[in-house]
Amino acid sequence: MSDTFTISQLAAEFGVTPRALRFYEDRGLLAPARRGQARLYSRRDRARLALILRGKRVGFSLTEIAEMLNLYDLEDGQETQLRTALGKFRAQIAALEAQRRDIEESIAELHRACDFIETSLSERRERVVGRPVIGYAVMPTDRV
Amino acid sequence: MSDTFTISQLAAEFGVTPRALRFYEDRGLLAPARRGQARLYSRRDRARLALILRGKRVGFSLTEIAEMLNLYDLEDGQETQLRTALGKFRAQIAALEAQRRDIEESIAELHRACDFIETSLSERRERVVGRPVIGYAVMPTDRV
DNA sequence: GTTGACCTTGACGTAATCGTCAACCGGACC
DNA sequence: GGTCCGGTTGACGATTACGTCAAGGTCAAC
Repeated sequence: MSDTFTISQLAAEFGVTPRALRFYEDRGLLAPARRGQARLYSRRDRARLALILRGKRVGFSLTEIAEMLNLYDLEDGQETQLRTALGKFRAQIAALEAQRRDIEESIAELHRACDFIETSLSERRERVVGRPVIGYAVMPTDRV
Repeated sequence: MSDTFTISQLAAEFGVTPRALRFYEDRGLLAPARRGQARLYSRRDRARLALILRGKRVGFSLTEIAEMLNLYDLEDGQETQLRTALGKFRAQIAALEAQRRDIEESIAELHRACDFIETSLSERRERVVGRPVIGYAVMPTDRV
């Protein structure tokens, strides 16, 4: 496991294309060193990329991710900068927790749907046929 | 609380624009009744919209949401259809659980960052100044 | 010394998800 | 009858996140 990576090594490792990495660089999310013209990614760049991709997976835009990474990069910020960063991070945490609730509700709903299907499959095996199966029985019509 | 809604009532209630609702209809996600030309949304449409928006919030594309809603709409499907739906729902559950893990890791990381900032703010108040604050101390360089 | 693999920049294309604007209609109210 | 409010369709524009060429540089291998 080496200490530097070429663009396609890194791309392959994370399942993205070299084009994507260049794009992230264009947007200020990465800034790999160069050997001549070629990009040379460090472990640090690699860790950054991991953060970027996870950020994407949880639904942040590249712009938002760039902001957060810039906050991470504060080496020796002013107190106000630090406080700003703190506020933003806490806001992100709150947003993520809200999103987690959404996800948990979706999971619960899908579980209900699965139960419903399983029940109707077993009922069907008992020759009880010919009535509605899913419909909106699993869909809340009032609770929003 | 009435039983039917106009397009802008519903849009306002859910914080989207009428344009979006028409768009969802265009993509087959909604199919409100008409009074003349005007759309007339039922409670059922409203519940569907809630599902659509939550689906969006958790990162599904409109196409994916349409598929899932169509699965929900199976009234009296064939056994194979039911089994297919079951498989897809279970896959979605797995995907959502993976996403929840991502979110939890992001939350944990943001918490670490917050702790770090808080510590360096208090250290700063103790007149210990002039050294790096965040940097990549909070960023994993090896664990991916 | 040329082939081939890998890299570069730059320009243009594309899919998803709407926003915006134009032009129009129908009903309520003055 | 005019006007305003809210609704309609349709077309075009904007943004994000890349994909897809095109045209070429570099470097080891044969």
